[in-house]
Amino acid sequence: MPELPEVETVRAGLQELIVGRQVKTVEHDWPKSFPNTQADVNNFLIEAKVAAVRRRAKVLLFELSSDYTLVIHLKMTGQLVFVGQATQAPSAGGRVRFGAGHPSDSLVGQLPDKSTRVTIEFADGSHLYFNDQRKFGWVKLVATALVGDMPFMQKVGPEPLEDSFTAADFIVRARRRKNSSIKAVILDQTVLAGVGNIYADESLWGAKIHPATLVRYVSDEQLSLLLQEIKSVMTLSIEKGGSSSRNYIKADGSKGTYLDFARVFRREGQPCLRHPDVLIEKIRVATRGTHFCPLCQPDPSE
DNA sequence: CACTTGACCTGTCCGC
DNA sequence: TGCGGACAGGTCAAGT
Repeated sequence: MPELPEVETVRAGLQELIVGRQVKTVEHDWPKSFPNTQADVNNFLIEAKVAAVRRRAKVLLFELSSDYTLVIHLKMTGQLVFVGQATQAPSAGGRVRFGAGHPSDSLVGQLPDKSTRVTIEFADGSHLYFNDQRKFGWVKLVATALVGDMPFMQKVGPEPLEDSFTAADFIVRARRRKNSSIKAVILDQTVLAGVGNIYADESLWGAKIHPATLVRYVSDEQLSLLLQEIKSVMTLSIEKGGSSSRNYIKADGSKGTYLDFARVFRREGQPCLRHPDVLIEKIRVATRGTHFCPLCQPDPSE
């Protein structure tokens, strides 16, 4: 899915677009994408207003005036796209259609489409579409007071961009995994929140660590550097609006540009940015496609 | 426990 | 052109 920077980009966009809007109707066609009963929808979603749009790890939280929260996980191919009028109507008047004139206009213009799982219509006539080609993602209506009791929320690790999450904390948490590759460790959401396949590869290149290195052979100094890389790569990606390569798009339907700045991800066969005469390779680590430079990230087993 | 594998789904790409 | 298999940004359940 979208990883932390993509989810944060969607959160920031929706914060501007849907806070204060009142839900009028909800349609959903795939029960696993929205498992609540119609009674729950009628009692706690219809006519509720969006009070805030928050994020924890890769999960979005729409806090509602009903004291319920829409908890949303985009997984691999989920999108949330708003189509409608901006909250602050332009003084010049006229309808603002997000995505209009943008390269993604054709996509936004066709919604809903066959990947649309949930459609929320607001009282002002605007719409929020939850699209999900692979149907792994979900939207759940949960009492706000009980969101923290959800199993994922109970076990997920610290937010990497919080200053309170220190290298010392990271080292302790990472070393709970004795016999895993460093890539598997940083993909483990209970160690820290938000790292997925793109930013795992990007940060390991930044820290010059081979992804298959067992964590017990990674020094404290290297782990400390790796956390710095995770933070800097994610911060840069949020500035760029995330990584759009297949399905991910921002809340207004436009694309993020981080992949234009990626150092290794999907760059196999292209030169390493540190060693123009060495080509990035792609292997499989922790069951995931993995990109690295064989010179600056040497395999410790060789 | 810690770790690995399969499952959940659809679509696309690549080789025969 | 068709078909089969591998693969795609994530997580959970079940297995060893």
